[in-house]
Amino acid sequence: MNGRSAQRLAKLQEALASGGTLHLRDAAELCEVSEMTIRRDLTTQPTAMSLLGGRLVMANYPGVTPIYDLTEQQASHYQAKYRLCQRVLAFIEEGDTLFIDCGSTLIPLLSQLSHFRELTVVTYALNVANAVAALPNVRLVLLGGLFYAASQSFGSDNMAAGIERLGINKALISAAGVDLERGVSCFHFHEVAPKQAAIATAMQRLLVVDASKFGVVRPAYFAALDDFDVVVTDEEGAPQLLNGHSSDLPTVSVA
Amino acid sequence: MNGRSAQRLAKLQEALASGGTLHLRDAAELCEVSEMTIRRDLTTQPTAMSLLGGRLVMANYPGVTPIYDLTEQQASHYQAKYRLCQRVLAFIEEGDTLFIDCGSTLIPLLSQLSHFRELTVVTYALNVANAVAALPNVRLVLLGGLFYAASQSFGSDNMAAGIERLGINKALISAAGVDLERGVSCFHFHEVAPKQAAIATAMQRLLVVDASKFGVVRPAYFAALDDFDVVVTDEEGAPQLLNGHSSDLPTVSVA
DNA sequence: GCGTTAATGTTAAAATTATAACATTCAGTG
DNA sequence: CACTGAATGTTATAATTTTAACATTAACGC
Repeated sequence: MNGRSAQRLAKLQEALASGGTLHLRDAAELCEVSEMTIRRDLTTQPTAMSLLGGRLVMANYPGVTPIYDLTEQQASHYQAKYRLCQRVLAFIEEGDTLFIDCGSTLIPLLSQLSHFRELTVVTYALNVANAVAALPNVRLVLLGGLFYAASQSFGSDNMAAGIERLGINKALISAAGVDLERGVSCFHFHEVAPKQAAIATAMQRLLVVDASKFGVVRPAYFAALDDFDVVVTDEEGAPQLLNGHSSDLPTVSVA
Repeated sequence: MNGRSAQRLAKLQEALASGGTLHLRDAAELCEVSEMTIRRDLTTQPTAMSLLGGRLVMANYPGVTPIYDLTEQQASHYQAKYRLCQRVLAFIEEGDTLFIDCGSTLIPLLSQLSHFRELTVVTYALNVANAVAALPNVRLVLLGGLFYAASQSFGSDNMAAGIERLGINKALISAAGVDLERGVSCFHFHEVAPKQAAIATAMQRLLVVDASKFGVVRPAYFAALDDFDVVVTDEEGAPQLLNGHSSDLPTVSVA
């Protein structure tokens, strides 16, 4: 649309390139236009910046990204998620090599890992990698490939091979659907290969799901329930639902 | 002073550990107290979080630093970085598959990539991946492996193989040292393999360095100067310094 | 030049966030 | 149990940010 508008945004972006925030009033002064014009630039043009409480910030910085905002729904579920992860924590031991699946379920676990002396985390998810990269005591192995924004994770045709080369101790797998007959499923097909490879390689397999996933079937099937050693979940009803039907079924651990 | 106050802050900090922002209202709900109490917690207790426009953010994240001074020095410093990347931008064409090196040099370039219709970025750096992941028009391929915090990048013994499988159009390589006789070098040895693989595979090789790197030698040698097709730099003196000595030397492009 | 349109500025109102003051609850003590 | 003081909640008010509407200026074609 407007070249000058883009020029202003470029100038501001340059000012924010190395981090920091710029108050709208300073931004306006810097560009020698009114605050309103800067506001309009931001809404009109596509830009990596966003306005947060009257301050310009680079939206692509992990600490700022509005996309990662915990919405009200997420916040209300947070308690449950947190407790779920506390339960998972009980299974983790010093020195473990953990496979950590994509999704948001296992994110609250990651900051808890700082309490260990030494761990290794293997993942194919960008959000997991970012959280783990900040922990000095945890070695991070990221399995790369083509990025899928929907799940914030990577996919590659030799991912299974990459996983099998690693000595994975415990696989923490999340899922979008768990059904006694139809098995365990997720949304995205590119997640199937890494999940299956981790299940095949790991010494112990933990399925971590909140109870809302029970009885749900999603497009991408990746395992039977009895492929897991333990199911970690958050509701009392779950054990009755899953245990006692067959001796093959995994132990259910309730948060 | 108050144990409960500290507990609440710890809980909130955990929620923010994986990045993102939390609205005051959600924070209050999460802790089951009023918004006012959270506000008071933040002012009473020392904490790494701060309130930015009604949203809780981790204050130690680089993108959030509350105060920013518009001094001439900083402005000119950004200007140099930005101009360097602007110059690089001139070499990029619609549909390119770019290899983007680790380090901070090429970061300002990434947000500019949103102006293209379609691109592919190949990288082995976490900070590059994060910036590119936010761009809907750019396909991202991350080469994974073991994470090295010092360079925010990954290393793996089959990285070279992974790069050679890709059809890389242009390699944008950064360096910590450039010397006519001793060649081009960087700090970390794990960067050598991906850099060399990209140089070997790419159709066009661009070395992107600011002039402060000239005449400097760093521990990890990875290429001769004439392995590059173009050197993009930011100072007038560079062409005289580098060109005209040999017909093998690359074209120098000054921002 | 004139008319038209886009860009920018100005102002007022609405919505949100921050601050302050005062009320209430709660734990502990004599 | 009443008293105390800290912690928290509630409400009102102030400050700030956001939005919307309209005025002004600049740019461009005819």
